[in-house]
Amino acid sequence: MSELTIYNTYSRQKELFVPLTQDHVGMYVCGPTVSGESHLGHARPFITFDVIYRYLLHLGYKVRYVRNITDAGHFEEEGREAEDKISKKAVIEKLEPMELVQKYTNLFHWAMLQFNNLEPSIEPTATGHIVEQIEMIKKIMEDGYAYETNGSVYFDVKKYADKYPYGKLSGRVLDDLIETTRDLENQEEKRNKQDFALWKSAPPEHIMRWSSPWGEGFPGWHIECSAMSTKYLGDRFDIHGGGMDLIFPHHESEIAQSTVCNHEMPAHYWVHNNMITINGKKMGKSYNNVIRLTELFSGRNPLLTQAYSSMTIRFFILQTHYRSTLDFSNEALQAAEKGLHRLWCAYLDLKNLVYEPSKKREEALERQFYDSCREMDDFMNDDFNTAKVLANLFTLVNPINSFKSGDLEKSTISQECLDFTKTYFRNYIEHILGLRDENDPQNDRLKGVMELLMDIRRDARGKKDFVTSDKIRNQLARLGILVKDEKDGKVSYNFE
RNA sequence: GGUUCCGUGGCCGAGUGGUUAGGCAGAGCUCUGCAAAAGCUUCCACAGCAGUUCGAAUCUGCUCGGGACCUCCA
Repeated sequence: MSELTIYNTYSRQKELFVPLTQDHVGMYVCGPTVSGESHLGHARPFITFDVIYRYLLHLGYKVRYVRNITDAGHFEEEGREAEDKISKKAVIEKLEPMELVQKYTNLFHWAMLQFNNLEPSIEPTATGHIVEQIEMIKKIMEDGYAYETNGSVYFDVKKYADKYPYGKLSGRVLDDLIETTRDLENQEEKRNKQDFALWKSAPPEHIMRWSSPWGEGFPGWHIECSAMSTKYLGDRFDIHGGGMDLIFPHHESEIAQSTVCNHEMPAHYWVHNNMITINGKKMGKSYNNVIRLTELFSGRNPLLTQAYSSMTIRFFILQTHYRSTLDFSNEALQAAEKGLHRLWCAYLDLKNLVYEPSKKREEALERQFYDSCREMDDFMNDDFNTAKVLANLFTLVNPINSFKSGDLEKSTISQECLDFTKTYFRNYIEHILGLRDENDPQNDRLKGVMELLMDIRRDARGKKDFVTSDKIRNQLARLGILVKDEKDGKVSYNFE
């Protein structure tokens, strides 16, 4: 069997995955900024890294998965004042900053549950680690790579670049950066344009503020991730993940901070997911084309022709390799919805297939089952190619359906092969890809009622009482429940 | 402007030298009380041009088009 290889943004190639500590993996993923509602674009990294987390667990690793909550608010440069994003909105909505943070944190957790994402091992908050961030800044200053101006502290990029390969992750050349860096306010506080803030002095109107050796202020753009990853995963850990748009400046800065502080490159493998686009453009606030997750689930957004379930979105995202852009459209989502439904029905049917012994055996078919299953391991090992995994699952949907309908005799594959396939489907569909049944009636009473209705329809059809049987089917259809007459005379149903 | 990635059939998307990706949609057939579902068969492709090669969607060059980052951003 193949071994796991991961594309490392730092080296720009796929590398064999070798954990720093045998059998253990440390993974840090940049989490949400809880100053607003998550949108479809935000869903991608968390689903991508959930699958990576699940796969590492499947391989038997003990994984510590750290995903932060950014609740301190990275400031934006708007107009003349640098403002704390969270505080600014808090004023508009007349809420306490922490009330806002709590609200959106809860909403984020709710969305993660909808997507069936496993909880990270540790979910640290930026505001809970101000002390660690200040300590880190002090260390960087002691080493001479940061300086204070007017109560703010800046990282000296130029000095760092003299000794370390600044820009390697993002493929940037320092001299180019100086030329292309946009003119920002307060530049005069910096020695060089490309320097970035470790600590910012808080103006009087700033609500979120903490005491520091440099006066009252708040942490800079990138220091929280360096401080928290160091604290929970150590100076050096295996995987650092996030969206591609974080490569520069966020991750580049993180590398610089951690390298000075810990004398080590923080992460071994830098993994970045690509963007979700809409009409070819990245989904983002500045483009005014965001679809919030709550809107996606409810269908209430002008861009949507219908609501989409969380599993449809998860499936949609996994049908594409994580490093490719994924273009949103209603057509594509609807295709995903139907595809997932077909896959899930076949999966349920597979679970219920019972081996029937006979002499007949089709070697080629049996080999197809074994090969298609085993190939999925190779696909996942090849930089988590979930698109190919799904393709293979689908190639087995046809024969599974044929077994069920009787077009193919079940005995054409062996008991062993059938069990093998069942195990692989369960592992991949539920444990690794993290899909789950959305149609299962939540309570037993409803289940009982549905079975009764199905019984009545079956009996009515048996008596050729089509008035009754049609009534059941038509009425249920209006409620969004699809009734199917199976080949074997049974009647089944699906919640749409 | 700098850096970088991409351009695959009606739509979404795998795929890096020779082999069916896959999903959705379309067409025909089978099954069915009628449906639905399912199965079988089938149509549609590699932006353009030139080159390398026995052979290219896959490598090289050019042209055209688009995206991302350079600023908070998943």
